[in-house]
Amino acid sequence: MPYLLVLDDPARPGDVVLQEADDAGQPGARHIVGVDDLPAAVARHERERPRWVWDDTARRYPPLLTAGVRVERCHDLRLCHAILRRSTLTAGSALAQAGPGPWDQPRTEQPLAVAGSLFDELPDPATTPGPDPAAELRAQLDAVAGAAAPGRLRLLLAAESTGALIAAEMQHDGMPWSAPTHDALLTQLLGPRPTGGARPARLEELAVQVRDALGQPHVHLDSPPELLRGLRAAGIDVGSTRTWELREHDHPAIGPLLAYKKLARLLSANGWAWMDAWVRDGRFHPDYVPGGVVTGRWATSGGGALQLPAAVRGAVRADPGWRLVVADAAQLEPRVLAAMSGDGAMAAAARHTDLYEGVVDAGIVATRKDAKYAMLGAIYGATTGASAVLMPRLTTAYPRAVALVEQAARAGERGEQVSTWLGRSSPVPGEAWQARRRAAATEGGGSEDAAVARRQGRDWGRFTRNFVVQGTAAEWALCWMASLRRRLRDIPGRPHLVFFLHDEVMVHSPGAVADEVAQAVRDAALEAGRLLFGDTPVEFALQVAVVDSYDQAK
DNA sequence: CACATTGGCGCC
DNA sequence: AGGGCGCCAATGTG
Repeated sequence: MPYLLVLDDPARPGDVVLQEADDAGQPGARHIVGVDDLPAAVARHERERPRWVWDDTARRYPPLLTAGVRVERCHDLRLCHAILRRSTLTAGSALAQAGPGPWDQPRTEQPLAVAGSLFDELPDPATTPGPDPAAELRAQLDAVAGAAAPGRLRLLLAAESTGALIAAEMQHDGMPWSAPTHDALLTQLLGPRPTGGARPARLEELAVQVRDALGQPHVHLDSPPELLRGLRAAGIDVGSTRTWELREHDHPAIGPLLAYKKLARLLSANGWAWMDAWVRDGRFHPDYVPGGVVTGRWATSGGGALQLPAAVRGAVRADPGWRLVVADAAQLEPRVLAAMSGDGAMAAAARHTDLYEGVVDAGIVATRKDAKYAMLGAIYGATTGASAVLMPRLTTAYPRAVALVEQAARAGERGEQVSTWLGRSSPVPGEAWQARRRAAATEGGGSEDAAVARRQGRDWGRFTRNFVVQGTAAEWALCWMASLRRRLRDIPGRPHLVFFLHDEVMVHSPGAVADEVAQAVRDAALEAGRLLFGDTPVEFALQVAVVDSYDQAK
């Protein structure tokens, strides 16, 4: 019984059908379960280690977690559908060729409501034909079986689905967050928490200094247009109120203004209001959105977990007797590029714990900074500045790696799709993009429209160039995290993942097993490299720290 | 009034 | 520099 589908029972709303299915998705035994008995039934079947198949992990899994039930494996039909619909590897499948359907809808907003609550006005599932998960599973398995590289797609779908489980588990468990420490940090930087709508004391002081220096007692610093007029009226010749532009001017208002902007940002993004909204019972519960970015990276839809500023990381504190194991992959994207392209010279540089130092040691560029700029320029598609100047050296030293990203860029400029290592493909450019390109091609190259078309072509080329690397790095990271999750289950004391950020993970671990967790993190990185790239010579170096609070890492 | 867009900036 | 995001306040639009 490889698959166990979780279906709403059309005959009895509120009941759930657990439908067994074989490798090809062909149905077997059915078990009908009342919604209240579902967690116990899932726990019972979990002993047989099925792959749970359901429409949407974000909807099905949270109630199970609340009931204390966890599952090892799942197949998230909605996430996998999105991958298979777009992948060029499955373009010939029935699934890809059908018109848009219910499985193309975005994630549902809320976890599954309890029966008989708010949603009585929704269409009755007994009378409206809903999406059929069993049929969808078969269509997905067919599409994979008929694909050019089924093994890669299977790994991608498993990693994506495990990511969805992890996202739900991390949201459920939360990240250990000390509200008192956070409050102390804010108080130190901004002054005590004001009551009512007042501005914190430090911010008010700075605002007064800025207005005095500008000679404008009433200018409103939070309005960019008004501030811009104020700056220009004071003789500061800026075109915008951007920090980097302000820094180029020497005027008594600039210092306090930069300080004001920094603190105002902290207050609005991660101040007391944020703490009230997102931290409860000593845990930060962000809303992760697996697959929320076209490249396969995760997004968040609340709490801003993907942009926790350095200034508040001290508030992330392990519970007494616990530690935080914080690990990030060093220069992940260049390493991924080296592995994808099979570039032996770049793989040699990657044997250095710091890949950029490896590039310097090989005599390609003079300094670590140059190596970093050149490498990021290759991956992002730099066209100007120091990065573009360094590109020829990189092309000579690492021809296969550079050729891979250049090919991705050229394909994008032609409007073609590109794909990650495991087979996630980029979107097709929009109709307006195509139309501009066709128009420019027919009217010749000299017109203004043709220039616009060329520029949009290069823009899309930069996107596809980055897509193949960023997307493959996201796949490596998902495999890393999935492998780590499995290893954590074998370590006593329930160490658990509490944070994930593109190339970084955090585990909340009992102090006694923290070193064991750190080793599991390293072993998982090795396994991720093997899962994706087989016996590649590229090493995926990690920085691992066992700390009491997040600001102590790095 | 609600909603969408923009400027600016945080993260990788 | 250059790719990918989300969030806030202010501002623009229906």
